[in-house]
Amino acid sequence: MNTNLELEVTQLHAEICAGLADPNRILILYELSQSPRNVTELSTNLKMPQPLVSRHLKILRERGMVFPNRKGTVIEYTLADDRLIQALDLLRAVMRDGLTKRAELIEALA
Amino acid sequence: MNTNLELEVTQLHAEICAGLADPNRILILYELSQSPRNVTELSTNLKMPQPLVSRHLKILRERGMVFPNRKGTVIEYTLADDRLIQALDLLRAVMRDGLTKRAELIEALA
DNA sequence: CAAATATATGTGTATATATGAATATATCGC
DNA sequence: GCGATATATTCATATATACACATATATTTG
Repeated sequence: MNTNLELEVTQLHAEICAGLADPNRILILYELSQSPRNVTELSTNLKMPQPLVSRHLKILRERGMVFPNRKGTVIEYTLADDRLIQALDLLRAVMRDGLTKRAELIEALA
Repeated sequence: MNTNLELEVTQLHAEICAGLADPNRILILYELSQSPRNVTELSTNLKMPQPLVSRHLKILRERGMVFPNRKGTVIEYTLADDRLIQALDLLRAVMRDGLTKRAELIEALA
């Protein structure tokens, strides 16, 4: 059962990663890391059509990465876990260093 | 130009995340985090068809997440950056806590 | 209840992704 | 150069993803 369970876990692991694998969702997550926001605020601040924001929020919700909270007229979304931002920051640093290294290689060839 | 450059960066950011967003690639990355491995070793250890391993390695290569090194007959792949594993571990912890919380909620309802 | 506002969903479509099976390419030792 | 082994690619296909546009649902206030 080890193998089968592990595969299941790895599948879930991949689904969380897939939650990060879209530019618009990354923008949403960073925006929420500042403070909770409702859908309209996200749509306005990120200049994204509201239905698109809703759909991405649904994806993040389903993966437990954000959660909704009704505040009167409005639904406020909150980042579920700061470690999501930590992970994004790590990956951004990996990307930056990779690009730097590549640039240095090109430099060295000149 | 700010906006445009930032979008480009976010796009690259998302592509690295997408590199993690597949169970087989997650397995490959964890395997490489133990030590460098050649394609056949990966294929054997992870019980994945060799062409499938090659294809996933290509994806990881293109994103600068692993790099190849010929060692005689064999091509040894190395994890490009340990922070990829750190990020994966963070995300796995997020997942685990999310599942735990959900389980407790279900428990509370019983 | 009706109107107004906030949020979510349906549809169509274009594009990307993952995979098996077969095959191609490359490198080493002779 | 040839045979053997290691790695990569092509093809066909099934499935998932992202998006615009239109529309539906829900909640609050009057």
